Amino acid sequence: MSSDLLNKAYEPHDVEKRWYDFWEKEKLFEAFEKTKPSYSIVIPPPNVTGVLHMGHALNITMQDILCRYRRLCGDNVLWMPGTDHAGIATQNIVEKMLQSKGFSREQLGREKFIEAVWEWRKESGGAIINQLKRLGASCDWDRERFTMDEGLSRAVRKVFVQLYEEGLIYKDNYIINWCPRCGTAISDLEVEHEEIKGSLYHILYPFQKKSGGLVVATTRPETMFGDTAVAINPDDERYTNIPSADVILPLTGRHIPVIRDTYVGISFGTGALKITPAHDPNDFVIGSRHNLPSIKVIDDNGLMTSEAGRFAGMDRFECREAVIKALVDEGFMKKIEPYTHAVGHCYRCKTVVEPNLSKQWFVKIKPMAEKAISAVRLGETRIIPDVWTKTYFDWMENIKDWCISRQIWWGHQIPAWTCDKCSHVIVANDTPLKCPECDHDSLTQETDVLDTWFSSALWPFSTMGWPDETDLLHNFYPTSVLVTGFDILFFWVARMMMMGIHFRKEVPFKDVYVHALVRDENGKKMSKSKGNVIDPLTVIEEYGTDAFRFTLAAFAAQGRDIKMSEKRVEGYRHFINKIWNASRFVMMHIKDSSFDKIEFNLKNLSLSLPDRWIISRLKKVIHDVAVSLDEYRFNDAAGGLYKFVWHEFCDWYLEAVKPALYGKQGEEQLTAAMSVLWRVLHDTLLLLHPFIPFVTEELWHRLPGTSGSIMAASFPSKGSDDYGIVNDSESESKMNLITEIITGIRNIRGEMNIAPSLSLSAMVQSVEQDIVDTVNSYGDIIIDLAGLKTLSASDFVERPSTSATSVVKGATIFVPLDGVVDFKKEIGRLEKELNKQTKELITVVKKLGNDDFLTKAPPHIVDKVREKEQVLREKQDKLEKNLYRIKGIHDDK
RNA sequence: GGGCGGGUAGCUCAGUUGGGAGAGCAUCGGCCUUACAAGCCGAGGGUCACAGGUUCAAGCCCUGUUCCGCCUACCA
Repeated sequence: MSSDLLNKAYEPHDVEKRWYDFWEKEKLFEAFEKTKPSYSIVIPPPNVTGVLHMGHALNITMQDILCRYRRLCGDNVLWMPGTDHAGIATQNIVEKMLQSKGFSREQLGREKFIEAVWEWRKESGGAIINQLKRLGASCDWDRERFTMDEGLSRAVRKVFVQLYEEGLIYKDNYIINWCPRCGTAISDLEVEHEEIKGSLYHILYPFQKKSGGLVVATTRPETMFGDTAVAINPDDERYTNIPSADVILPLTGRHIPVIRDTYVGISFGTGALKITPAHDPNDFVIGSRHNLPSIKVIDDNGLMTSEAGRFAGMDRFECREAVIKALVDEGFMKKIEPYTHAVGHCYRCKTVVEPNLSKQWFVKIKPMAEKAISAVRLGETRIIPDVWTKTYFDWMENIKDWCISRQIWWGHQIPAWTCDKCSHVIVANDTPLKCPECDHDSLTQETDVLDTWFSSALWPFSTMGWPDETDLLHNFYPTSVLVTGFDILFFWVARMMMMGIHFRKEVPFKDVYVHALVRDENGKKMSKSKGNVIDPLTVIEEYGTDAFRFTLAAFAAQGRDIKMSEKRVEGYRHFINKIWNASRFVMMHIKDSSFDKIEFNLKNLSLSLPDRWIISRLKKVIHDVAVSLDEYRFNDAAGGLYKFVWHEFCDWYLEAVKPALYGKQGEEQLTAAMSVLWRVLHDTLLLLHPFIPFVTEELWHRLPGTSGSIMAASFPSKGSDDYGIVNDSESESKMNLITEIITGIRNIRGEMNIAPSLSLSAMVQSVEQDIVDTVNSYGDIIIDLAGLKTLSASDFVERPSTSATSVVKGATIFVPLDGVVDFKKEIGRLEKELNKQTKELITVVKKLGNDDFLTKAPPHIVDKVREKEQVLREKQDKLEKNLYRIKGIHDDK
């Protein structure tokens, strides 16, 4: 394509829009149903109500990196996108909308309300999908699914029916977590515990027949109207002689029995526990053990029921205050002590959850959990990083039945019907017409809907067409990896494991990669209330998607949270710009017109040292990136690329190759330089593409000799000797020598404040013939990059009377500085250097003086240390000599 | 209460079988050298939280202490 002169700085906005449209139009994200090898990922479906936040950005970026990488590797990639219907959240939004128009959902009626929700979904439910596209997400959008769409709803019904028939779903009266604001039951997982500084109230429950009584301790005095017993531990010696008669419930006069149960802690509080089976999970268990009645004193709106007598109708928290006052007034309150305890809150609306006795649907989860545990134990699914495996086991092993019914309207209505005549319950895929028991034709469907997580638990196979046996399913299930944050490990991952194994007889994913949370720059969780949220779209606007993505990848070290700040993104925008300019430079020298000079097989060229060095480094970075991505080490891959592009390719190779490119070394070297430049840039763009798709696509199209999208190209081969790309340790060590010498001379320049414009001379002295030869052969590079006018190298150098010195391994560099040298500064320089060397030398000598080290350490380590000692001694010797010499001259003057 | 992770340069963090303490940013000094000032060259800076132990050798392994963060939990 065109290699018109590029702009001096990279401008992301047009580029991003243009290429994303191009990719979609060319259907480059599409997965094919019957080709192999296949690689698949299902997206963690964002809530349809959601707006893009940092968590999504990280999650999507990682998946996109993997998918783009796999496509380049030649895999048939399916990245399945979609959204989640988010029952409670969506219903809340639409209800609020209706409220602003002045009516409630009850006024509208269920059917009309559902229509309104679908309407909302059509209008504004897809916002997040477009935001994912801004990130560059290469999902197969034609396959986008929604947990409430027809196919997935069919899957939900089938699963419900089958589990019911297998006895794994049941309906029962049980104490559940009730959110009075949302008006629905929620599962244990949806309750967030928060430490609250409250009080522990000691209340006297008088004996019925004699003076005194039992003092109970409670944090929730308002529940006392539901008390149906007081429990004490049978082993509690304080209570061995209490009367066997009842105690009197204060404020009501009701009599309740005293029971004995080992559950009660002797040392806690007063050792006497009030039992409220309808409003406390533990009390519920104790209550059923002792056949106690349950009395509901708080209704579904959080208001006191008529059982609370004169407190009926009060809000539960107002009631608490009123009850406290009454108990104090009437002398029953014996003590109030400050007490900090954990209180459950609804994870959606933060309302204090009310444990409430209620008839609900549950999944009997233990049998499924056991299989999900063993699948991980057997390695059928790997959890990465491994630390999460333990968390997974802990939770799975202590799992309790899952309350799946929700008293809301938006969601999958439970496919259960009750006969109006005989009360027979029918659970079926299709709406039954009459009762199979009594033939009655009036049936009422269960009004509850299912927990949203119930449908997302089926996501890996329901999105692929199940219950139909589709090609898609056969080709892409189980998926290759699930990429997700640990916050939904239990909500979602664990449940997908159970459902996948149960209904597909196969785990839903081979790997689970659990990534970190994105926090603000102070390590705090981003939240609207704290006001520390960074909006990804704002970041993208300002710095470009590529810079943002690269930042996320570079900071995504396993097992550690990411602290995000715009400052960091800015740093990586510079990197994107660096790539842009390096490419600009390459394309200044390789134009469409000169492209026929490029030789693809580098073996056919006469390569210079920097040529051989950079392709050896390229080989290494290709290997490293591939290995890192295979192991989900995104930060290593990004870091390795950063270092290679900036500090090897740009800092050294591009500078070293300039003379050849300017034709100063003849036609042969020009061809070699062009060919190597082209190869390195070509391969580097491919390596970078998964991380920064937009800029690489743009540059790819501008690079002569490419055709089509970079997405359709091939990842540089990891095999040996491709295009003559080989590991070349000899060139690497020679190049290291050259760069060390250059750095040495630059150091003299910098520390002595010698203007860059002043050309210097340098002499390299070494007794090693290799070194002398290398310096003589590649002196041009040193001359160029160190700003020299002359350079010589030999085994013996007549030391110039006034010169600065630099010592590298095996050689000494003299830079004559007649009239320029500042003796004091030079002495300071040398002393500083000598100091550093001596410190190192001391530790090494100490080691070698230790017999235990010599006899017990492995020989290759000992050799290494011996070699090091030699190098250090030699350097030290040279430095000392030069210091001595320059001090002499200085003293003469 | 139980569990997990972390404490390494001023800041943010790498450090993969124990064997020379690193990067980016920030700081300081010098440069508009024709790819890039969103740049180039150079420099300074760390008792690897603390105390023990294992080892020839510990940032890394073991024990304890301490601080921070998170998850989890049916002692009201």
